[in-house]
Amino acid sequence: MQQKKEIINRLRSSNLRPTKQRILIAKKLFDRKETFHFTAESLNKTVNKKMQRRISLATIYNTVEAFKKAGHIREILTNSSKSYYDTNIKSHHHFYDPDKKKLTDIDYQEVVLKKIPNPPKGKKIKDLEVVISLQKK
Amino acid sequence: MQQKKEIINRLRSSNLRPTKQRILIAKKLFDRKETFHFTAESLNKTVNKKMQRRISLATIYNTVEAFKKAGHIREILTNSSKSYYDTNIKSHHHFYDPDKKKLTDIDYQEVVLKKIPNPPKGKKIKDLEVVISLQKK
DNA sequence: TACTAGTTTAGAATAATTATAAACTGGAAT
DNA sequence: ATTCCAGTTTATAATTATTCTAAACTAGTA
Repeated sequence: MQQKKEIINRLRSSNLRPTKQRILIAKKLFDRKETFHFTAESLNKTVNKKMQRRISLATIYNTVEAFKKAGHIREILTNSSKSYYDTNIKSHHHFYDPDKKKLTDIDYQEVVLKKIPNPPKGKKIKDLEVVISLQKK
Repeated sequence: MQQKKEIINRLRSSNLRPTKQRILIAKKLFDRKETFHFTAESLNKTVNKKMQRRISLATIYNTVEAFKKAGHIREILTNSSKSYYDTNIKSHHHFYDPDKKKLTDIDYQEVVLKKIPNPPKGKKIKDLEVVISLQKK
């Protein structure tokens, strides 16, 4: 179990004031073994399940955006209408099942690239993501 | 220049009645040398520029969906809030510039994969897409 | 020429997200 | 401790992208 102090430090170190709401959301997101895929909507449900005082949806959005900017989570490429996020910020890849709208991590070493193109002038590569879309056999 | 007949045949062969609107949209999309990236909104602008009779936005959406289902266009993975489409239906990859919200094709042979994972049971791979996100150097 | 299923259309409805502005709070200064 | 205020949260309104609805239209067959 991640200590509250660790979470507070993580927040402080990225210039995020450690409010009750942020600490609670950070716990839900980061205090787990497996990496976690979520949308604003699903996080809202998770966080507000059996809670006395609820965190507003606006705060969920604000916090997700703040955590994304700070690099604690990353947004995943899909062609769903919702934004999907991942607590695994290391470069890795996904299966996407459009039927179930489910993402699954692909272990980094499961994809090996032999050749990638040079970025256009004045630009560098920020991220490289492989998405393998699935369908029924 | 692609002949009107060709376009009509293409529509018919995918069970799409060749209406005035679909023919006009198909011309805009397919009667060009380079492949074309667009959103519903941008296509709407393109199609309705200096037109006497305009095509409604609903028809743009309907037609894009119909063309996508028929496999004449494909949807591109991004994390933009809009859906991006590509007239290049061959498997290929993209640079994405989040600043300009611009996609650029990457030639298929510019990306070489050495190893990809097996799909989960009961599923097969529908599509594999590499997106390289860019940032300023 | 008439008919009908498929299509188009304007506008309403919905879904996801962002903006607004008033109330609240963490933490520095007193 | 108390005051203070910038940063944060909140409910709600606004916006954006997309889908739905149902009436009017049309391609193509009879």
